Amino acid sequence: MAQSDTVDRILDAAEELFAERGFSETSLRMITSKAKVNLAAVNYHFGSKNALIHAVFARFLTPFSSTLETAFNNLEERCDGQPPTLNQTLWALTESAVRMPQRNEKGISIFMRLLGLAYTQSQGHLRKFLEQEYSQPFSRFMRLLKESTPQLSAVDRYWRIQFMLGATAFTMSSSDALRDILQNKLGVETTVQEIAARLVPFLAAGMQAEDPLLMMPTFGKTSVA
Amino acid sequence: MAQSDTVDRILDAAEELFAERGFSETSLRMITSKAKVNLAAVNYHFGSKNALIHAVFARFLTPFSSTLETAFNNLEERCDGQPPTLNQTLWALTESAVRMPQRNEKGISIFMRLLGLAYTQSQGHLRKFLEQEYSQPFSRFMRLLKESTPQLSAVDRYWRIQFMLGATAFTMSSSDALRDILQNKLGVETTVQEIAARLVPFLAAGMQAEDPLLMMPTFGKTSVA
DNA sequence: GTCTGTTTCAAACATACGTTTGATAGTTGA
DNA sequence: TCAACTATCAAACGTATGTTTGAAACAGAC
Repeated sequence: MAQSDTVDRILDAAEELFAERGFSETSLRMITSKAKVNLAAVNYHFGSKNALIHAVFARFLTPFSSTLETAFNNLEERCDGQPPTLNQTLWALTESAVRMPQRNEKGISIFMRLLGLAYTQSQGHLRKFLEQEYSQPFSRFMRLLKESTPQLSAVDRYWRIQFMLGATAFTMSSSDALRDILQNKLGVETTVQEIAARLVPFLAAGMQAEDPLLMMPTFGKTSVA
Repeated sequence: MAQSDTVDRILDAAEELFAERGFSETSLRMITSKAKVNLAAVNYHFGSKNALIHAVFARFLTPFSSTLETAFNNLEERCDGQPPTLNQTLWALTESAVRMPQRNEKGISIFMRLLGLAYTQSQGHLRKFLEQEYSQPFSRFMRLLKESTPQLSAVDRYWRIQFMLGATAFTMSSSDALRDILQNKLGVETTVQEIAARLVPFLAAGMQAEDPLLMMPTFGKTSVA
């Protein structure tokens, strides 16, 4: 056949293995044997392992960033010139992620875990790739966040955004494990949608906390300006 | 000399390289050449690379967990039978981390980044090692958190603790990079102490947010019980 | 000084990795 | 039917990894 499914089989296998083991810890031989294709197929179709990593991200990040764009458009339209509230901004992002068409039932957790890995694993080439390919929706989200939290100083906002990213990336990146633990400990089933529903108010409350430096106890030497 | 400093030189180099590159991405040859010792020294003194990773963690986790123990003792003494507040519990942990005696100026960020990596990189042996060596202070912190947030259901508390861990581990694991960015963008200097001072109120506010499931918009199909 | 145990060192080992090769099969368009 | 192109495959390549070896250097005790 003209357009073989080898490419997709490789992407599926790579996506899953990367998500559960990380990039350096996943070899091309694991990927190709899981995908039931020849070892050389990766280099033939993608060129290199790094290019395969990029392709895995591009496959879900490209549709996601356009979904996100329309979500942000809708939000700004609904707000009619007014800045959106923090909750609205966060929900726009969350719903876009949760609503993404998924290839299988594990789709959303893999998606999240890969995003978390992208931040965490210090793969220079990946960060560069993501920055130059997807900087636009990212900046737009940042701008919306800024409008949603006019009471924060730039420095406060900066750090709190990092805290939000951390809570999100970490939780989602290990959501499978965390769900299993909860299932065993308390016998509770949890969906990714539910995790998101718990995460957003947590983040919103954190973003809107009182002035951070007021409630700090004095350290040995207080180095706060 | 009877007790050579080779062991410490290896630990110093390994700690720094692990922190900035991750475990799989750091080879024994990088470590030994940075430490200026022979390649075989690692296997001679530690037995294996994994054992070296464990030793790196043990070197700062063991004193830290005893610092933590006294901090928790003090806290419970001060509270005199009453459960501590959430802010007190979080500060007890934070101050212990910040006050740890450090080998050098980079000590605290390396410490934090390694903790973040321990969570993030799915090194099975590491997780097992940490669980069986340091489960006690961890459980104690969890118990204090539980007493500090009696208003939360077990499930809510579970997820919010994960969110806290994520925000902390992620921020700390990339604190150097984040500080640099802030320095370049806004010309602001930041200490680790200051990051902690911003993080704690963020976490406390998130933990004490309103009932999460109330403010969720309806998804396509609402899967929340 | 010699013996004993410990530590260092250069070299090699076996294995795993990403990548390349060259032959073979399959498909397409004239 | 034949040529041109594309895709697959087994095999090999070069390199890097963690680990082991056996000899050399060093230490302290007698």
